[in-house]
Amino acid sequence: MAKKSIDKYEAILDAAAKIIGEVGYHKAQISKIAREANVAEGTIYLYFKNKQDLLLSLFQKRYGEFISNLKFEVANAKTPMDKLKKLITMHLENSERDRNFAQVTQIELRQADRDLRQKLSELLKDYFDIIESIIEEGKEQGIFRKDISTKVMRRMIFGTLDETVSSWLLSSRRYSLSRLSNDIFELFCYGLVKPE
Amino acid sequence: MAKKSIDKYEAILDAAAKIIGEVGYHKAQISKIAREANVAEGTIYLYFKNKQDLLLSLFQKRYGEFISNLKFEVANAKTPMDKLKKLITMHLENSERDRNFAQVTQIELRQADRDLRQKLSELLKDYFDIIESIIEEGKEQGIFRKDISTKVMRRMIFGTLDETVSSWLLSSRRYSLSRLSNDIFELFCYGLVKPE
Amino acid sequence: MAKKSIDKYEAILDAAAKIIGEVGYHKAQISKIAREANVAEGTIYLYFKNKQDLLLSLFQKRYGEFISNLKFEVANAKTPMDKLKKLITMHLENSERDRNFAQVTQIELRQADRDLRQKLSELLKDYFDIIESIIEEGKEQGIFRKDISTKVMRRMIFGTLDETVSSWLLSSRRYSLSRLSNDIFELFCYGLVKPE
Amino acid sequence: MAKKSIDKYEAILDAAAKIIGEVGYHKAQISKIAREANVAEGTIYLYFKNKQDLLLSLFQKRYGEFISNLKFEVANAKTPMDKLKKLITMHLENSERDRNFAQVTQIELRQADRDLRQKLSELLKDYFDIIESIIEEGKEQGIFRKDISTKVMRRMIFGTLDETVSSWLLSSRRYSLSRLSNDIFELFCYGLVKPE
DNA sequence: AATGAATGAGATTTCATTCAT
DNA sequence: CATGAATGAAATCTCATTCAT
Repeated sequence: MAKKSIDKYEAILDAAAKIIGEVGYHKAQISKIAREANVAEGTIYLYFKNKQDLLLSLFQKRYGEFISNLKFEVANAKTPMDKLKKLITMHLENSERDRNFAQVTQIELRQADRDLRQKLSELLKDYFDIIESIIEEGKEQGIFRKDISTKVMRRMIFGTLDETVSSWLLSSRRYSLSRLSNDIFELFCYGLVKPE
Repeated sequence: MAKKSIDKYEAILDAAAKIIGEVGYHKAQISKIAREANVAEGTIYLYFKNKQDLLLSLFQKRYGEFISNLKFEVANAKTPMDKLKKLITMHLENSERDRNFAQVTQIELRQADRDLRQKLSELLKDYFDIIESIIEEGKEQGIFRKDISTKVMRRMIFGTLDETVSSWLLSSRRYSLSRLSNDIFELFCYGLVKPE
Repeated sequence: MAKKSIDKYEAILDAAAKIIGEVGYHKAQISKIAREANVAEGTIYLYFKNKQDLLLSLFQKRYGEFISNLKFEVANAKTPMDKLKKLITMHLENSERDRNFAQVTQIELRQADRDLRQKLSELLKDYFDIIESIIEEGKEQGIFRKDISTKVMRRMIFGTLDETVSSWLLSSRRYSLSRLSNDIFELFCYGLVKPE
Repeated sequence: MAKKSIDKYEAILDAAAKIIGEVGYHKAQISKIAREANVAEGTIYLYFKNKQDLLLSLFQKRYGEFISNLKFEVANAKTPMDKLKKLITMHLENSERDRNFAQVTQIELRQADRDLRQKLSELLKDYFDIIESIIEEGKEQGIFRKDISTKVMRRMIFGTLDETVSSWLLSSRRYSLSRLSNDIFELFCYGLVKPE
């Protein structure tokens, strides 16, 4: 086999997600990741520049896939309301399906050093863009209120989803995450106050 | 804590908040905190069991003060709406006033190891209780909708505030945080959808 | 003891000289030097910035002492011929007395990376200056020939002494080094050719 | 060596000389040498036992050629003085012509481990023999003085040439090396002292 | 013969924590 | 109570060498 095996690349990424999910980024030793991936330590450095690059690649790949699925589904939804609904559902379902991904995304990413966090937040920007474009579309169509800035709204949406997933992770996932979609959607659209 | 110089205890906590706020928990060396506090490294271990205990104490103290202020103000507010408004304002104002506090609370806490994070989330529980009791009161008084669980609502409120402060910190605090209170309050109460 | 012990500093330097003398710079592990000095590995980093700094300090100290002795003795010698004689003698005697020093100076220093070697050759410059000033003085007094450049002469003197010590070290020091002073002096002064 | 492609063998040696000349023995990675030689890393181990063997072979080949040329020229020169002159000239000219050779010979060889250096100095022995036989011949013919041992004389000759080349290399070769031959010859024959 | 992906021992350096003074 | 020098475990990354293809 002349080319570096794509299997090994995947194996290392999977192993990293697992170990980081279990013990956190800082405690995730390269040696453990290597063992988990059935690979020698040095091999990891054939595929990734260093530990940080491994984390970055992990996030990039997993988040990248999610974002592109999300884009597709959102584009296919008709109304801004449908799009928002879809986004909430996908965020929660994806987190529920891949626990390691959620763990890394929600919690461990924040362990990174200042500069890594900077790079990571650039990746998040794609997600933010999708959320904001839904909001803008809603505003244009006269469905969403225009008196509140799009950024504030986006932070509510992302912050709520993020916190919801974090809680679920810390609770050891004793309840169904995706079943919350409807309520959260309702809350986003109409707020806490009971309509008369 | 009762014996020993209370000044030193305070000095160390202040130094820790400063250093951690600057470089993050993992990069905050005990030696730097000691130098900042004008204390020998060993002295820190007379007041705190270890580095983790120092962070925990820091959080406990700062968050404790905040929580007790919050309780007081919330108790004094008349309606659930007023209480919610007060909570939002205080959360944002407090974060804006004490940058180190916000930094530690929002971002650095997540760097902690699994068990530390567990302990910290227990401290957060007090905050959650306040939020939830406001919601319950609102529900009882027929102001807030009852068809959505209190926990889901609480996660929206906390998650949104958390994300809002995080964004502000990462943006290098180039805008006024507390000025967002009204919009966030509006959003919480009435949601995204434009009333006709 | 409040101040870092000067004893430890010395002990580490001695240990480094010994270990480097035995196995060479690259194979001289910090851990071995630490064991030899009866010190923990970390302690070495309290006294020296890194391994390279340790070597540099070692050379600086030992060579510095030698140079200052040499300067003193050379200043006290009357004629350029006496000065040259003294220099030869001291070079050989010093190497003979402190085998580790010689080993490090003659052989191991050259192992250094490009930049370290640069720094080291700056230190050697002091030695070169002494040699060249003796030559210049001899030329001025009409004792040494003026038709050959001082640098060429200096290189002969240093190169010969250096090679002589290197040979002696590689021969496992089976003969007396300092006893060669006279012959070398003769050779420097009058050359290979038999006077008629 | 007889079998296998002699081209590859040469290519590897050339590449090794180039890389070692550039970055030194310790920093010369096998992977870089392989790339420079347009060969796979593993291939190097078909031709050489290990890295050390590669260096040894390199030296052997280059020095061997030089030595055999030297022998030829020295045999053709008439007097011991002519022979000495020739040797000086060839040493300097060869170093000047092949910078990599000089670099490896003068400086990088010293980076080798103890046992490698031992082997290398055995190779040098051939060179030493030539020098010493010139000296002996001179002594027999009554041209060179007999009161100084041949070894001491040889060390002066080799040491001076060695140091001269080293200086030139470290000076980034800003002057002509071979033009120094005459002065050095003069110095060897008649010494520093001005004849009256 | 040739390849180059894979290996894994090994070395430096950091830093929370201890303990003799 | 206070100090800060000393400790040493731990973790990343490198690179000569091997070996399956």
